Amino acid sequence: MHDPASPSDRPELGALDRLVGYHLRRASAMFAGDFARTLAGTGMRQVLFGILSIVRSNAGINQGNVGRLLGIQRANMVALINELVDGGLLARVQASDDRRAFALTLTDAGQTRLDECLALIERHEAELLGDLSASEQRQLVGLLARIEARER
Amino acid sequence: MHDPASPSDRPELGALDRLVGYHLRRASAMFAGDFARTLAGTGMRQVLFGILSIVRSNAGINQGNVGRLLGIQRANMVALINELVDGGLLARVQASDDRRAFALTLTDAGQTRLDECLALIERHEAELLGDLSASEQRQLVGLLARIEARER
DNA sequence: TATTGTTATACTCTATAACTATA
DNA sequence: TATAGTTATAGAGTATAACAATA
Repeated sequence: MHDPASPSDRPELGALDRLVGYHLRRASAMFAGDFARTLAGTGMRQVLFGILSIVRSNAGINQGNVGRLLGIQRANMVALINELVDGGLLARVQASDDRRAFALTLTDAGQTRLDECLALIERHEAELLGDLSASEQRQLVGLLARIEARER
Repeated sequence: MHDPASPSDRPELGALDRLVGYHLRRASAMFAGDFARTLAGTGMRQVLFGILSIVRSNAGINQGNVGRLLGIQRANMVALINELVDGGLLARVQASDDRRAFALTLTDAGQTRLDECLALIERHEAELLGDLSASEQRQLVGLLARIEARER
C-alpha cells in the first residue's frame, strides 16, 4: 500500500513526462477543446479562424498560399474555402493576374464575425493562461515560434 | 510592389500570430509529424508509446486508468490495447482484486521496444529543439505543465 | 447504482493520387 | 513542365450510446 511505484497511489507518466512532444500534444489538445467549447455557438473552428485571419492581413491572397501558411494541403483547402464562401464570410473573385487562381477577401460579415470571434478567443486564452504572467506568456510564444521556425 | 501589406511580398498571419493556441497547434503538429517519420519503421505511434510508458511506470494498472491519464476515452482504448497485446508488447491478465479489470504489464519485448523507441525519440526531440538551450527546454516544459495542470 | 471492458457507429481531420485549366 | 483548383477516397483520431459482467 505504500509502494512508491504502485499504480493505486498516484500513477506516473514515466519517460513521457520528460518529452516536450507529449506536453505540446496535451496543451494543444486542451486549447483545441476549450476553443471548440467557447466558440460552439458561432460555427467557427480553429482552422476557419486561421484562414479568416490570414485573408484579412493579406487581402487578395489565393487559397493555395493560405494553405501553405497554415500547413494545410491544397486538396483539403477546397471544402474549407467553400464553407466560408457559402457562409458569406469570404469573397472569391478571379485573380486579375492569374486566371487559374482566386483572389480571396473578407466580406463585411466576415470582418465583423472575425472580430466577434477574436473577442471570444481572447477570453478563452486568458482563461487557460490564467496562471502565467504576461512575461511568461511572451516567453512561451517566443519559444514556440523558435521551434516552428526550424522547418517551414 | 512595395505595399507593406501586399500578399505577394511576405504574407502575414494577422491576429493568429499573437494566439498561444495557434503556436501550440503548429508546434505540436511539427512534433507529431517528425515523430511519425522518425519512428516509421517501428510501427510505434505517439499514443502507443504513451501507453507503454505509463504501463512501465505503473505495472498492473488497468486500461481505463491509462486512458484517463492520457485523455483517451475507454471505448477507444480497446483497439489500442489489443494492438499492443497482439504485437506482443503488453501482457493482459485478470486483475486479482477486480474481476472486471485487466492488469497490464510490459512483456520483455515491450521493455526492449520501449527503450529502442525512447532512443529514437530522444534524437527526434534533440533535432527539433536544437535551437533551444537546456534551460530554455526546461522553461518550456515547465510552462506547458502549468497550462496542463489547469484542468485534469 | 456505478464502473470495466466492449461493440457499433459516426464524424472530423488528414494524406494521396489523379484530373482540368491555365501558366 | 509546373502550378491552381478540384474530385474522390482512404486512413487516423475522436466522440457517443448502449450492453454484459462485476463492484
